Amino acid sequence: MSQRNTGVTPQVVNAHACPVREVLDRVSGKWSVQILVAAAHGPIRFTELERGIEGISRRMLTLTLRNLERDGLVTRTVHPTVPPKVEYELTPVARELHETLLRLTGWAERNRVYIAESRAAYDTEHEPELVDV
Amino acid sequence: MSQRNTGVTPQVVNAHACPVREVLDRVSGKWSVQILVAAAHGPIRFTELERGIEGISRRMLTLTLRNLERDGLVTRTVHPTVPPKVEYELTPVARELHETLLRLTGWAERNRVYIAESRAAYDTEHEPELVDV
DNA sequence: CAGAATCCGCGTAGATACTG
DNA sequence: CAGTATCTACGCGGATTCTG
Repeated sequence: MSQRNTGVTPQVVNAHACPVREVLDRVSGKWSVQILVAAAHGPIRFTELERGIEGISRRMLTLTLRNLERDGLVTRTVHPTVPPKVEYELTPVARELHETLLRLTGWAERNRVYIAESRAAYDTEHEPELVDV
Repeated sequence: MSQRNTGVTPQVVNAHACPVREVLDRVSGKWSVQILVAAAHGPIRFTELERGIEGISRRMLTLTLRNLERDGLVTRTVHPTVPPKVEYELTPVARELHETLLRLTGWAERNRVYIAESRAAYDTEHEPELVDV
């Protein structure tokens, strides 16, 4: 394959069967969701996203935006000015998804403590292997 | 750290700030969601999951189940019989999440065609670099 | 400002073999 | 049946450098 790693996700292979996988493939990736959330308030510029997301690299922002654009979840509008100005905006389809993402976030916040405690408990029970070596 | 790659996800580092990241970290991983969905109908055995999920390796099933158990999303019940019988079941917290996951799935099914077409269109426009080399 | 290109480490996941 | 152990790879993602 001529695939010289363009950064556009391949993983096309087994995306056939399960719709669940498709969503997750679309929404997964370390930054997709945060971008979708950040862009939900309206058109947003590249640099605004970069500074708003905290921890994202320029490269990853670009790549993730490309993939979201490719999937029809964001639009990319270039304003031919000097200096250049590029705005990203959610498509209607992505906006539907955004509502669902808010539910996910809500769930996370409600159960964040529970999960943390579960983890702590599990780790306590399951690492007596560190006795001494 | 003594972390000898037990398979239990580390990535604890930047899970502090954003609740969004936390959820996704919890639910991401190639198989988590499918397992949660598969186990939603009630207690389910290891092998049933293995055959129901299609494409998952025994190793990944084990690791993912461990992590879900660690986060308090599934319970693991061992029946001391011969041959052994182990059943996994969603916790109440995971069941709440399951409802949200159904919304995600719904979104995926409604927009699957749209996304596929968007991809196709994007790929058509953006790979004229394969002209001849 | 908004990227593209390159280099590279690390973790996630697959394949395979062994066990209580 | 329900795992564990080991070895390996490939793709994600970070850091850095260069451009229109």
